[in-house]
Amino acid sequence: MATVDPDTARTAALDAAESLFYARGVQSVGMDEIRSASGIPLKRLYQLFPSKTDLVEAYLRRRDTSWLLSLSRYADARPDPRGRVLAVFDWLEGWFAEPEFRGCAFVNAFGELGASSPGVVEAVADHKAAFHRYLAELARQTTPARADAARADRLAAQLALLTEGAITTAAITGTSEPARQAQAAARALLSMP
Amino acid sequence: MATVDPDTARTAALDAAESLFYARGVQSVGMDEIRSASGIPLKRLYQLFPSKTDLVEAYLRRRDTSWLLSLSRYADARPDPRGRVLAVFDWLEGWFAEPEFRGCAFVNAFGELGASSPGVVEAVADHKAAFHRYLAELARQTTPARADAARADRLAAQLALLTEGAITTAAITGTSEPARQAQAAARALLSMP
DNA sequence: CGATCGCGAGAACGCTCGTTCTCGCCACAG
DNA sequence: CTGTGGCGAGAACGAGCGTTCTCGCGATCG
Repeated sequence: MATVDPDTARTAALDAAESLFYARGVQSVGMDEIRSASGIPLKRLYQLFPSKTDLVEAYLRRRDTSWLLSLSRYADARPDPRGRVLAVFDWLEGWFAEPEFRGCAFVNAFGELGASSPGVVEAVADHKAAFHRYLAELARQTTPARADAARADRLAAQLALLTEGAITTAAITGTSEPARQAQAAARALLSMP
Repeated sequence: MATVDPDTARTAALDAAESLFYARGVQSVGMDEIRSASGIPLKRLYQLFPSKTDLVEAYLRRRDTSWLLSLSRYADARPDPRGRVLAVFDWLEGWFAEPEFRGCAFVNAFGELGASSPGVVEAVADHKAAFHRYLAELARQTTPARADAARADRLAAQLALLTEGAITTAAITGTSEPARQAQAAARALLSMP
């Protein structure tokens, strides 16, 4: 019988992995540091995640769902469809202002590990696809004309580019201004037929 | 007297560093691999660049100027101001289609090395600032109203977000479609007053 | 009550990598 | 012709890291 139950240990390990990997990148954080930050012994870490790669992928998958959940909870609260789209950028602005903000965890992992680890590539692609689906759903509700899936998709793709660009630019410049600039652009795109 | 003159050696080293660092990331490429790819002995590499960090920064700085030069040569050839702005996205589309394309070298380096190396952070910030200045110059020429610097800057910031987002998205999805989507959005933004 | 199993703590192993050192060689100065 | 200084090739060193192994302890089961 373990000192703590497997679920608690798994959560503790992923918590430590998330803050360390996100803050400093994957390659510069050793398993030993995750052990000391989480309090989970190395042996147990390797029982839960057979290799560091598995831990990295689990970190990305968990972050995918929690990130999108946090965003959608915020945006879905707005009553009108247009407001829900614009709320995405309000949410971004708050995220950018957090002191731990360091850009998109998925883009960072992709740039760092690149084509060398297919599991990471897949997790990153899945995250971007899920985000795009969410934006398309929001876009579809804005005007009757965009109930047409293709039209909604076209807008969603443009909104996704603005979001992606805002995240990256905010990370590099260290300001949250890109969220407001992206929102202004989104407003312009929304007003187009 | 050296086997090859310092300039040639420096160029060979930077050529090797550029293709290897860009293709696989900074941390997974060792100095020994740069030696064998460039033919420059390790000792000479360390004379030219006292540490790997120096080589990384020199790689980013050289790529900054050549990237912007290539883009501006392409876009500046267009006769009308609006066409110059839209040409940026044509150029992106060609870049995305190259087999070696792997996203923005600066974003990748930033995500990988993060706050740990101030020189890299500075090089990345300088690159983004230079690109923004170039876009602002293009924007200023589009309409008389945007001769006003603040208005041109506002448009340039939005175009920069679209570009950044397109580069990242193209890298992850492996298609050059984001260039066309970004261009469509840019067209819409240009048509706004 | 004694044997056994699973656990935590951390040492150990094998590998990689940034950086430096050694050594033999060639070109040139005196 | 001989001494010297810089060069290339590559060994060497020291640190870090992913992963596994050892050991001692505490609980569990017959």
